[in-house]
Amino acid sequence: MANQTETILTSLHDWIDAGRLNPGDEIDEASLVQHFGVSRTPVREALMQIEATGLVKRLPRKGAVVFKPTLEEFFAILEIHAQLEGQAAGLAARRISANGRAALQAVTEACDEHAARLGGAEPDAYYQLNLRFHATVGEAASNPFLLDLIKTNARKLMAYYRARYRYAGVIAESARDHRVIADLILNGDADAAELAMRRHVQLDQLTAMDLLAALA
Amino acid sequence: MANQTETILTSLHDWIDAGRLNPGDEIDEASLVQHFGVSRTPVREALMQIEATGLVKRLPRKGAVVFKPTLEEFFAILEIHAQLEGQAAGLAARRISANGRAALQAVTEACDEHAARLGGAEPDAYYQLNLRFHATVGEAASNPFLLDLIKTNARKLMAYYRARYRYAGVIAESARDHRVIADLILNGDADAAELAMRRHVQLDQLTAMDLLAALA
DNA sequence: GCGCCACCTTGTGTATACATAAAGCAGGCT
DNA sequence: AGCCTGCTTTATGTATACACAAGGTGGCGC
Repeated sequence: MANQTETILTSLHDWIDAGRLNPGDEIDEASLVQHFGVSRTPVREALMQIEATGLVKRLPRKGAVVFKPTLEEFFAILEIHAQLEGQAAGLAARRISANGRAALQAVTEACDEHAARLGGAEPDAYYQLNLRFHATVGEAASNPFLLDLIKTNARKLMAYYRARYRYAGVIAESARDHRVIADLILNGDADAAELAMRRHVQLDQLTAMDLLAALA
Repeated sequence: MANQTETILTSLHDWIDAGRLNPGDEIDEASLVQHFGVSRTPVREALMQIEATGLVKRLPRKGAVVFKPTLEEFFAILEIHAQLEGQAAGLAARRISANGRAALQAVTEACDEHAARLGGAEPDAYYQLNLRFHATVGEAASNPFLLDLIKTNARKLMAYYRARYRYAGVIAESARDHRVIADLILNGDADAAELAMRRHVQLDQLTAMDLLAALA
């Protein structure tokens, strides 16, 4: 955290991850300047960097807004995201380490447990578990570039995934999926793991439309 | 070219694409300032943006250098790149338009022609054809985000791919691959097209080592 | 003569000031 | 009264100045 630009950048990322910053939200340069007590320069630099990753869009004279995909864009990103997560699962099935196995078991267990004990309650807590599950798989793939790509992509869809867990039965279904995927990875069945993860990430059309409506 | 930052950014991209800027090359802030006749601010902003995409790395007090992957990084990126290009080919097989078909036919033809008439000569010219082939497939996939991701990724490997065409027989092999892939796409065989493209992009280990050695 | 310390130079991050372009508002003209 | 035009305000891009940190070099001391 030597330089302020990075501090601001990671803060913005955190805010997006935490749902404090949602698609369509305006990010005001001036208020960031105030909040961090710095000048415009580092704020601008952070915004440009985050814009370069596609998480933020800067409109001509409207300031920066958190990227809010249109319907087409949403599906386009989802299509890629499913592929990348699928690849990660496939690679994880080949490469997962002993530590990775333990971690995957633990997080899958935690998802099951949440679904069993709390049902559809506390969707935000489950969402955190879900993040951990996907991160664990991503790390097991042993490809830092892939992990990075997945994270960036996930941030573009994050708000929509989060909203999803408010719907009835979704948590139980998610936990079941996770169990299946984890078992395939732990058994080293790369192709099946890839396919299962792809299907898990790729929402059906109805669900996707629900989410877009919820965030409209 | 409203703002200078973008001008500089696209120039840097062009230089990388054209091989004028190669992995490991130092990019001096001061010389860019001189070259474009602007102040440090837009130069810095351009460098930060390009750094955010991973094409440039900024070392503490050494200025910026064009990203030069280690062996591990090289394979990690290649692994992703093959998957993305594969996905693009698969999607193209489903979605290619009439115009896209014509373009794909034309560029595949041009590759064949080059291989038939010039053999292994003029590798740089063939390299341009190769770029056009992959761009045509990428566009046919109708997913602008995927296209963007592929382009960014390709830039990280570009210098190595370019070097590849200096080797004997590689151009002919590449043209043959292109023909096979194009036919699969035009026939709408998505799965086969995806697989063929993935194999086409994913270099065998020996070739990869050759290229890394060539650029060392 | 060799080694250590200090100063200077250079590079990099940050702040601030300035200029330009666009948008909104008001006033005048038709 | 409505529309057009001009002015003002604000935002955004760009330049410049300043401060701090690090590394190199030169001089001085041991």
